[in-house]
Amino acid sequence: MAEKQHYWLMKSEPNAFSIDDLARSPKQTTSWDGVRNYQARNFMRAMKAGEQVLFYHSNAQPPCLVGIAEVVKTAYPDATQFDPQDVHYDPGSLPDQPRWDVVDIRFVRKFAAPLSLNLLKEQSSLQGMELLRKGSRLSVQPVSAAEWKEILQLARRHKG
DNA sequence: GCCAACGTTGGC
DNA sequence: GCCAACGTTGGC
Repeated sequence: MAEKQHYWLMKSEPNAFSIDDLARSPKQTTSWDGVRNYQARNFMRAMKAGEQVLFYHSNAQPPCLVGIAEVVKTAYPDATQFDPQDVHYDPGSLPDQPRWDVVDIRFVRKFAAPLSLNLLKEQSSLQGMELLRKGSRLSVQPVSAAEWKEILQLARRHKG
């Protein structure tokens, strides 16, 4: 029997790293470093190669879903946790027991037009989405198959 | 800039 | 184990 397919959503502040930055990266691939939340880390550890990721721009005007990436390498230790010069340095993380992981993701495509947070909120079928939950701050989160389908349909219809 | 909603830390 | 203080996220 086939493994269950999972879908994901990852947030990034476009000022720091946008989907265009991803598209311009070598091999259109980057390691998703700097995650310092256990729940988000655990979701990254559950990611499998080939799984699809919605790319979300947080702290943007407006905040929006901008496209799709895919997992190309499963979780491995985040090098920035051991680098005292790095803002994400974690002095409590031991080299033989790393706390924090990254995954590698690759650019797939941008949507024809961004799907704003407000537009997503208007969709009755997305009311249960983690992204839309009041107070939700999770930077890596699962997306249900139904939500994924709905968002892709929305992206197809929405040209800005 | 404001502030609600978190998650983490550390004293007790 | 409780919880106040603190730092961060992220929409507005």
